[in-house]
Amino acid sequence: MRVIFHIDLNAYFASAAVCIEPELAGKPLVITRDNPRSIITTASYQARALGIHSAMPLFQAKKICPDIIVREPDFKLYNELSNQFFSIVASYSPILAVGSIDECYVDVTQLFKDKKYTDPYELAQKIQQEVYEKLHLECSIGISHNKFLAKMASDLKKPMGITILTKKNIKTVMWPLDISSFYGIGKKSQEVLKSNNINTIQDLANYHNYDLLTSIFMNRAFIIYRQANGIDTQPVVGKEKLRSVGNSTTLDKVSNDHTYLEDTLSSLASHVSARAKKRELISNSISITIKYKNGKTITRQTIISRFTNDFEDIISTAKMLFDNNYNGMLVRLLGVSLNNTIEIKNYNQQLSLFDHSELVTKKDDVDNLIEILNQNSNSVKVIKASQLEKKKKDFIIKD
DNA sequence: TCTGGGGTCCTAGGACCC
DNA sequence: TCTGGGGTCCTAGGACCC
Repeated sequence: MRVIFHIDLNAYFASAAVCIEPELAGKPLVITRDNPRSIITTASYQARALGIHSAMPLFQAKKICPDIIVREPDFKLYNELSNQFFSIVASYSPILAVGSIDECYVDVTQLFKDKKYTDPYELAQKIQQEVYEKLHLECSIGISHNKFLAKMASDLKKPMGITILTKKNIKTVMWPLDISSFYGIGKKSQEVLKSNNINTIQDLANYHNYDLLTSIFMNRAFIIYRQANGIDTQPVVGKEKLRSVGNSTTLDKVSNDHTYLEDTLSSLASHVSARAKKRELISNSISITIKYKNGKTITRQTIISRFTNDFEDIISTAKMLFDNNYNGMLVRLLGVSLNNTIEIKNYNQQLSLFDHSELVTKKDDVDNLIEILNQNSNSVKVIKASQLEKKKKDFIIKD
């Protein structure tokens, strides 16, 4: 049997703010941009005690607590701290999967096989203490024999909780929970489940109408049914690199002013370009999002002829998409995104599949690299030898 | 004051190829 | 006259999570 921990940093953004401003400790604090339409990203536990929670509009929180402290998000800090957090956890076991910026799974089975530890609870306490001492961050740990139960467990006791879910205790600990606390079941699915009298996880676990579950969850129906019964075989594996890099913004004021909207697109494109460059990601798929005043949202995507993270490429494509699709109505939000991104260094690996030395001539390497790979827009695939010859030829003729 | 901004994954349907 | 069936790629939209 495996031993898997799910570790979750508590009120992470708020706690990180306290790390750099210790005088905020113990005070009601929320993280968000301080403007009228903001909604709260994270609330400190003192703020939560007043009834303030994430996703609550800031103005409501200010109604409850007029002198609530507001700090803007600082993703540079969050990334630094969370990398340190992951390093600490990984020093116990390398089988670690990052779940998001503030949570990870770690498979610690081997530590018990090797008799380095005998009690999972003690190990969890040790990790918790180390994270707290080194980073001044509190975390909750869920312990179980699979990822799903570990994740459900870490949610049960916060902050600084440790919760064990076993085959035996899920019936008394997890099954009574409302279906809304089931990881992976959101608002829409809940509505349908509840209208069919499935209100708790137990109801779901004991439900036998597979047709209904399939109509709600489609492919996931069997997985979710098994998870409700405590069964989950997913291995703890690291995630691939980022698949998309995007930025969006809610406009200060709804607008249909073409110049203003295009300026906003420019600023978004420049952010996206900078972030993609920093992470050394490129893509040939670019999309825009337009959310109109009436709430209607459209996304429009296109594939361009070169892999890029260059500002000019992104903005010209975004503007083209915008011009071709904008209906002239008032706009609330705009977004620009690079999709299906790949790492530049993987492009290099791809290149090594064939000898490209003859192709790299005058232009600098990166340009050539990108140019050559553009001949094969789906870089993940292994190119067949015959196609390769053809692509090579195409390129040489072009050059 | 009246719901942000970063993502992932999945599905349906159309175009296209052989 | 009439139009299979398998497969891939692409787009748009939506559910969900933090």
